[in-house]
Amino acid sequence: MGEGELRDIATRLHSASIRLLRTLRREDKQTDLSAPRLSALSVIVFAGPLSLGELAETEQVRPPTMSRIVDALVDGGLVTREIRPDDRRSVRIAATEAGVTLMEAGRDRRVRVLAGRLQSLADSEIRALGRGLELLERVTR
Amino acid sequence: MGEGELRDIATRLHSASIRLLRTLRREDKQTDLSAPRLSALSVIVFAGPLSLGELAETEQVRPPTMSRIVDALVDGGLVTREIRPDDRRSVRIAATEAGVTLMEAGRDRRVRVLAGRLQSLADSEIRALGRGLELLERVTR
DNA sequence: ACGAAATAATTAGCATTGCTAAGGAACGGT
DNA sequence: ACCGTTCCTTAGCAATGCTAATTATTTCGT
Repeated sequence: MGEGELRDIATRLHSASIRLLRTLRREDKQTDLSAPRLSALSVIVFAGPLSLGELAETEQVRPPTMSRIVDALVDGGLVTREIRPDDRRSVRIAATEAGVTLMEAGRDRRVRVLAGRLQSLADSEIRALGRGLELLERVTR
Repeated sequence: MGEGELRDIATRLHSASIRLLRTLRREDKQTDLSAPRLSALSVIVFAGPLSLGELAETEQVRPPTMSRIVDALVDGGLVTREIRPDDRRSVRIAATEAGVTLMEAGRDRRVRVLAGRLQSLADSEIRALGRGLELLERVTR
């Protein structure tokens, strides 16, 4: 496989992903959560419970920034923050039922829109996309 | 094709894209531009020249927000802003050479990292990924 | 056991980014 | 010439990003 072909695939995959998420992000306006809060909540629901440091690292922001975002999520009843008994410096952040529901509703809106787009593909094309997706999943995890 | 399979593909494609861009975004720290500025610059380079309203719409922010981001890019010499002669209410935003260079360097860093990941795939897998990508491109544009 | 160093989170203070409301300038139709 | 609309900017506020400093706790070395 030539060096250039790999770069070509990488470039196109990069911009297709940007376009895809840009499109789906429009659905988030129906949630009345800001983008940073929604993104943090989504990590807490999927990867949580976790510490503040882990959450900040995942979201690629500094701990003080995340600390205030968590404040807001706790205020909104979407998340709980507890001191860990085994290490009282650390904090355990977990989603509440309301948090899970809100986040899943948001993700479902996005997924529904995407699934709608995919309907224009033929069955064989869906299968081909599925095979490509398995490879993408292998590469991104 | 079953309803559920489409949803499954959509869900997985959604999260794979998020994971992918989250990973690649780490490379942006080497640029000393903030995320909103880098993203706006990238639109100006790729889709420009364009008006402020078009840019705000693309970036899904309000015009006042984008107006200030453009201020900063103009200050940094990455972008020019000119009144359109044919419609003097409107503004034509274009990248300077320095803007193009900066943005391409950033994108190349991201693409290089992604291409590196793809190297773990066999040639036949790269081709399968390429076929899936063509379908994704059709769906996202 | 004890003090020093390290670690986790928060608080304080600032720049940037997001918004809405309001204003100025230019265009378009009548 | 005027009125309404459109495009952008300015003003002012809340949220988000940062670094520096503080507090609380744990860990390490002696």
